[in-house]
Amino acid sequence: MATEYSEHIESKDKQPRTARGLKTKRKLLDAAALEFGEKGFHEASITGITQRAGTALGSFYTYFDSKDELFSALVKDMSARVKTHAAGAMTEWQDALEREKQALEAFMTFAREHKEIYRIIDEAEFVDPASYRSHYEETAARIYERLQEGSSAGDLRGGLEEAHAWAIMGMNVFLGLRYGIWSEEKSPSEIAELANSLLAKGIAKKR
Amino acid sequence: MATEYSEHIESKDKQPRTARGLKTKRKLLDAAALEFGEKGFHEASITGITQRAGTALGSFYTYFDSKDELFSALVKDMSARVKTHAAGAMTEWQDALEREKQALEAFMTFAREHKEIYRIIDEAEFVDPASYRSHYEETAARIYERLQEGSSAGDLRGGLEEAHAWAIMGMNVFLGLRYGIWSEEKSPSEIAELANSLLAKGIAKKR
DNA sequence: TTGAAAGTTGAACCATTATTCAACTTAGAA
DNA sequence: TTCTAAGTTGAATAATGGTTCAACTTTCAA
Repeated sequence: MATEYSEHIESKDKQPRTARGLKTKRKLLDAAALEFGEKGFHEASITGITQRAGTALGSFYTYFDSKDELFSALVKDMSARVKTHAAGAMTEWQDALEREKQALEAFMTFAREHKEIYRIIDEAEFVDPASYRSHYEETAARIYERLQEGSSAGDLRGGLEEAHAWAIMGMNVFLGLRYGIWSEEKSPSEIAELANSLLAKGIAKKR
Repeated sequence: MATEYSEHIESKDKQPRTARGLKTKRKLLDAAALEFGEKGFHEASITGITQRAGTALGSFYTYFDSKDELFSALVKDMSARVKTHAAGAMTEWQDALEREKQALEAFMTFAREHKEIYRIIDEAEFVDPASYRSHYEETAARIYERLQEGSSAGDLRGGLEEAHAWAIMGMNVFLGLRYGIWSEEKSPSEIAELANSLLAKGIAKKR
């Protein structure tokens, strides 16, 4: 779970100015992702984070203003990484349905490798509601765009709305939780395949 | 949002023994649902609950062992009520698809009337993980049963698995959040209709 | 009517933990 | 090498809020 943290995680005037400082901040960030992921926001403690990071308690405040600020930064970072990871995976697709399948498979793989995303993003509903909402609204918007492209390209039927995007997102999130986090009894590609056939042709019996 | 709290909410030896006691406990329970729904578990305070209920701080502990125990009871109660409400709504259906449509519509209506369910059940992921998991596992199991019945009856295609139930549940939960809690720009029946057509025939273009 | 059980009250207790800070150490430019 | 800025340290601070409890009031069965 090595990590690249992007710029939005930096707070105004707390940037490290030396190599040593940079290294310490990185350690704190990685430790925080683990601590929050394992215990959740409230159970997690700054002490726990600094212990994991192997630094003194006070060092935390050299780089972050507060526990909330750090959590918030982590949420935005997670959200961005999910997005990036999925985008990177949707290459080489024949049609819009194939693309959705790749998106789900990539998401599930990512979730398995970063089991902390669910706890962190889910808990944002309570700790940083604005980020929580943005995360899902933006994700739905991206799916909706793909649906529209799919309709134009003639792969998908017309009349698809924003709500269809939300339905697909919900499917993906719950499948990720059940078969990515809670158990790995089925592979991402199996689940993606199965969800994709539901998406393509539904579950009604042909008559 | 008047409420009937079921038995599992009672703790061992803290049952009220008089009419007055019963009334006080009821006030506390209703106040707690509001307080937790509005603020979430950690922001909610016993003081806040007793103030809403119009009782003294100490009275809380006449009926509950702890904040956690109360929350846990509330989660189980919410879960049971969602289940009951949905079950009550699935009458008069022609086929399995129609039944799923009614289930979603009922769920969305219920969510609008009890906007606290999302906050309470979602936060159970952190406060009472076992109940959180049970809630979704049991819900999925009920959906899966209906799918199997639908297959047997010839309404639905074969080969439907537990994962299909999870996909449907995810759809429902996210549609409920977006169009039940966050905004009411579309009616439950519109959303249910739209989701149902996705479920029935998918979104691929016929060729 | 009466007394014991049930219920009410809110101040006090206490544990937890985020945050501060002043003394100390290290890095690295000059 | 030297000196200042950057970084480190962890004990002390402070605020919060869950929980306890002993005094008080109400209920209701006998």
